[in-house]
Amino acid sequence: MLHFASLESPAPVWTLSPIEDAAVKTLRAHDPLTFEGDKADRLFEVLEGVIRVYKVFQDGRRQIMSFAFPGDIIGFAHEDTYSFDCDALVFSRVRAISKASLLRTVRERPELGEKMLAAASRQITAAQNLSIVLCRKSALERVASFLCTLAGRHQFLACSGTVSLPMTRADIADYLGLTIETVSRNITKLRGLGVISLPKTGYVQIENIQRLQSLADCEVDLH
Amino acid sequence: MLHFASLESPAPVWTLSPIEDAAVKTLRAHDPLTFEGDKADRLFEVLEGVIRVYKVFQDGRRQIMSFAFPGDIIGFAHEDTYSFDCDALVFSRVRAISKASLLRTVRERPELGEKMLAAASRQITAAQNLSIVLCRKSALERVASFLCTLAGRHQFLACSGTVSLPMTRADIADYLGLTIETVSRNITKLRGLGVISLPKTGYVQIENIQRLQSLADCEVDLH
DNA sequence: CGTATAATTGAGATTAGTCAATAACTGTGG
DNA sequence: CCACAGTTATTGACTAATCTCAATTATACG
Repeated sequence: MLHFASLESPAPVWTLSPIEDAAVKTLRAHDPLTFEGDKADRLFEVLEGVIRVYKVFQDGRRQIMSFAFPGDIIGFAHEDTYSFDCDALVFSRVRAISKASLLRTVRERPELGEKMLAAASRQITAAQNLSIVLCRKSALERVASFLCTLAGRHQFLACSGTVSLPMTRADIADYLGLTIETVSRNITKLRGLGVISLPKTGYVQIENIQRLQSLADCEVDLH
Repeated sequence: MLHFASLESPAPVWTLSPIEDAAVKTLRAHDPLTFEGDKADRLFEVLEGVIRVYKVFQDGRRQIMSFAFPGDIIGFAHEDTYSFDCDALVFSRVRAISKASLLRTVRERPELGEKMLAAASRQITAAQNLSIVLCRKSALERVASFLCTLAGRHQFLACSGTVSLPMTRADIADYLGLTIETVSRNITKLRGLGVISLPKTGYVQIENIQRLQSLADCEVDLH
């Protein structure tokens, strides 16, 4: 089964909870979390919902770097200022934790540093996997991989086989490096193959997960 | 100017040198450094040369994740076993450092942990940038970006404007998500535009770096 | 010097993108 | 509850880019 960017981690291996000044922030759908250029003094741990992390270029093109789900950490990839925008796709809760306080805590508890490094490792692997997907896969394989990965995050299985799809076709396209039309055509193709169905908007019913995986995998079997 | 995967870091911000059991390993061209599936108990800091980090799929397709140059660290993205193969393109020296000993040292010197985290951050950014390049750029833009980044690593400037190109067209193709033919055609195109010339095999002469950058950039201006 | 490998170039096929029209869904107000 | 407007999704026809297959040339190495 193929894993996607920050959809990767099945569960948080570390939590920022013991850190005293961690503040939980509540976001409604479409609320921004950070703006590009903001001072990047905090990391965010997603507790609930889905956060969209993206970059908009001068010509209007947009690249979605990741959809961050509960357990994912946002902000590792930033030094002084955020180089990406983040907003919520649905109602979400994130725990904000200042880097300064995190580093203080790491000095006292070195094992937390190891865990952070492990989390960073997983993000590097995830980002590299995304590169592989973008580099080596056809449009159909990319869409199948995306749906496969969503299905793998079982917290998004509303009920057996039904997967919540809180992002628009434009979001999926900008994540997979395709156009809206190509995403739509390939979803239609998967529907025609009987692999998925669309019971209602915002949801996908996985009819044949083995078939979907074989369409997605194309021999890619990362970790 | 655009940055590429592990070509990213201009200089090592941290060094593993103070760690006692760090061993320097010498590799001739084409010598393997690690095999996929090996126990991933070590990181490698490239001291000299170029290391090719790649993954081969069952159907023979290959994705080069990075060309690691002096100052780059290999092995962050691995947990238990290496998920990629590494070998040397030219004569190279790498410092191998066991993760266990690194973690011991981090416990005594927390600031080293911060530096490692910063290095990991840069790698995440680098991997994400590669995704953007693969996702959003045309073949000509990718080739121009690649040459631009090579030129930016000044340790590879043999003399003014001449850049060593130790990798084959197949390597470049497998890094940029293109075919050998497309890479070759676009190198020819850049030559036709007077932007580069090929004085001898294994080297590129940058004739017009501004022009090369403007062909590469296409509004992407990451950090 | 000859052979094997690497690089270039050409012609045609394939894939995804573009532009355009239509359909479906969302939310608002009557 | 329905009609409307605005957004999102689907579908079609055509275009453009890259890939594939093939031939040729250049380079490296024994």
